[in-house]
Amino acid sequence: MTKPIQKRAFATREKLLTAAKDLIAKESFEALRVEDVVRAAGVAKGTFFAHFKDKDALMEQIIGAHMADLIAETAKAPTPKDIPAMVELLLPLIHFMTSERYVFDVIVRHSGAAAISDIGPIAAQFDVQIALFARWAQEVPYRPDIAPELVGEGISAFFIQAIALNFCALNSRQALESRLSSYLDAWLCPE
Amino acid sequence: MTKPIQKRAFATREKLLTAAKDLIAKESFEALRVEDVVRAAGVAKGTFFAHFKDKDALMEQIIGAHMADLIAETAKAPTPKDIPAMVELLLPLIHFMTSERYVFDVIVRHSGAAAISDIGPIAAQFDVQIALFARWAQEVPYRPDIAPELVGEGISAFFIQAIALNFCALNSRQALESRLSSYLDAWLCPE
DNA sequence: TTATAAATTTGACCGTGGTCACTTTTGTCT
DNA sequence: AGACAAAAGTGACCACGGTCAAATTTATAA
Repeated sequence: MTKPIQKRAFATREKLLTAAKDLIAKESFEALRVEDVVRAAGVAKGTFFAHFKDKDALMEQIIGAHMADLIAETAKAPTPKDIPAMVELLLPLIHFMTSERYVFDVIVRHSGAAAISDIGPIAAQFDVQIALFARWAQEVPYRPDIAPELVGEGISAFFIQAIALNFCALNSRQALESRLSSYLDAWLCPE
Repeated sequence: MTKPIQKRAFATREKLLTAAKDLIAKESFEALRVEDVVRAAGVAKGTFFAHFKDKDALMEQIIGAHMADLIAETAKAPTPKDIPAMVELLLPLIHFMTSERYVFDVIVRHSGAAAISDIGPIAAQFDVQIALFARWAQEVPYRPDIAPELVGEGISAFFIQAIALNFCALNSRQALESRLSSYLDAWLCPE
């Protein structure tokens, strides 16, 4: 091992990420083109794929980082004492995940890790999210009959399902929130 | 309105569908190429896109039809009297949905309808599936405290989540079934 | 300093999904 | 039968993600 990594490579990666984020801010995730990213970053196309396995990998990084910010912010708040408060706390995350159909698709596609040793940024955030939900469930406590981890996974499943159904028919944001509330009520407060 | 539709068009569509199904049977969903389909069907490329909005629309037709078969078969069986029986009944569907990562992605992407007036074949099958689950829930009955429709939606959400998590880490089929059992047990038999 | 090998970058090239102006076929009306 | 208009089909063309052998840069060792 003579030269394991060069700072030049790190700088190039940063240029690519910054260029991509700028373009996304100006347009959208869906509209992002690899050719535009490399032009803005001032590198050749091949360089992009030396740093990211494919376009999806870049998206995973950027979207995962955004989710991390939102979840960290959510985790700062005190534990919600009822379901409406919980739904309200989740609104920023819901807003981002529903901002573009494309974004939701990327998130769902990467919601599970490809391998134990290689948990991607989005899958990692799902773990964090589930742990947070589990903590909430433990403090209130909802569902003392089952493990907190399981409660968290259930919240996550209903969270995804509510958003997925929202992208379908002509459901407004309000419908999403009320649907999620129904799910959580049935999941967390049976009987 | 002089000539609203021609049987020639219907025949062409059938040729395309048959060619696609043959190629999928020989290779896989993922490996299907539009160019191969049109070559096998003996039509021009443009014809394909006159019949299907895009490649995804063809996949939706074929996968949706397959799901319809499986669900119809599942619906014939008597209502499962406990959760292990329910999981066992779902095995054919699970098997298909996990046969290829690509197939699962297409299904999830189309699990909700784009608009009320245009419910696609996959979204339609989700409706059927949820109704079936609701019927099961009503007959046993699980969760008398909430609407059968809601019980069905919950089963569906956990069904998807169990499969999604299965594609991740190094989980075997057994892990999927036991995970699904845990979910359903917690959802259907609280306390 | 110079030789050397690994790390990094390059850009011409390819595969494949999708478009569209044009041609051919079909069915109806007189 | 012939004229006509809409439906169906065609294939050259484009957009864009991704590849790879070759060129360039970097860091270490002699």
